[in-house]
Amino acid sequence: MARDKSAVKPTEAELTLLNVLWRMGPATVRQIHDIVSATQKTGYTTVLKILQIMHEKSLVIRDETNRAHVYAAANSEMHTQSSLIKDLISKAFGGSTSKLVMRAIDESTSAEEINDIRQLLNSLEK
Amino acid sequence: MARDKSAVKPTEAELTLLNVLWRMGPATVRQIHDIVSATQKTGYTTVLKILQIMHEKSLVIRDETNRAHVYAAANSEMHTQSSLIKDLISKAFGGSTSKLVMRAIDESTSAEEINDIRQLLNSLEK
DNA sequence: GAACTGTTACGATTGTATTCGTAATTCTTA
DNA sequence: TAAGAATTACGAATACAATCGTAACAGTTC
Repeated sequence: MARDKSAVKPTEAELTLLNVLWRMGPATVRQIHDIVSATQKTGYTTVLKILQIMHEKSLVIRDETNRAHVYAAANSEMHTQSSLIKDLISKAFGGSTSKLVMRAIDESTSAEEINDIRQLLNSLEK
Repeated sequence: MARDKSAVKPTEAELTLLNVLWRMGPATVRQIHDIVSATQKTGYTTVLKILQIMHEKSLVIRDETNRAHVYAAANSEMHTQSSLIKDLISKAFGGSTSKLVMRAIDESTSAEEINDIRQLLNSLEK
């Protein structure tokens, strides 16, 4: 049975490229490589290959109209984040969201972030 | 450079075994296999091998006093959860804990869990 | 249109994760 | 102590992730 689209979990390298696409919007391999290689040393064809694999997995879509194909994330950042976090909750937190949240918040969490979370809870009250 | 102990991220199969160890406490391969194989079909030597690899990685410690070695998690569940969640926050949430929490809480989160989280925030107030 | 540039396609290599069969070892017991 | 049972050790096979070199192709320019 083919794996369901929502069950496709991006690998680490794939997530790096998705982050670039979410930030920049649709982009060519060269544009993506320029961004990524500023941080990590990685070859152009490596980025290309990973994008091709992601295309096979339907993690990205691509526009082949022009010679330099234009890639874009197939799913929104929000959707992917939800999927990753649900996966972690089920595999490491016994399915408990509150346990995850409790573990996520620690001494290094800024007051500002805690305030953001509090406001989220308040908005859920209704 | 050898990888720092805290940087060792358990794989999926390893996390499955760690969950058993955290729940049962120190256990032999047979005991662990009995639990795991109740849920997923997996061979005895597969469990053994993974435990041996985890031992090399220092994810578990083992007592070789008796013939049947007794394995135990090297790190607490809490420590490992923190490490996994920090990893996810940095790789998929741009380092923002509040973004992760916001994404973690959704319509499927029970009122009880939301209450737990609220109490945690209140206790942080001090 | 020939040379040049930039791009995609392809395949090979390396490393890690996972699985499990078989051999070697240790303990028990008849 | 010999046979059997249970365990560990070892190594092989498979799969996937990641990397990159080279070939093939497309478009540009002289």
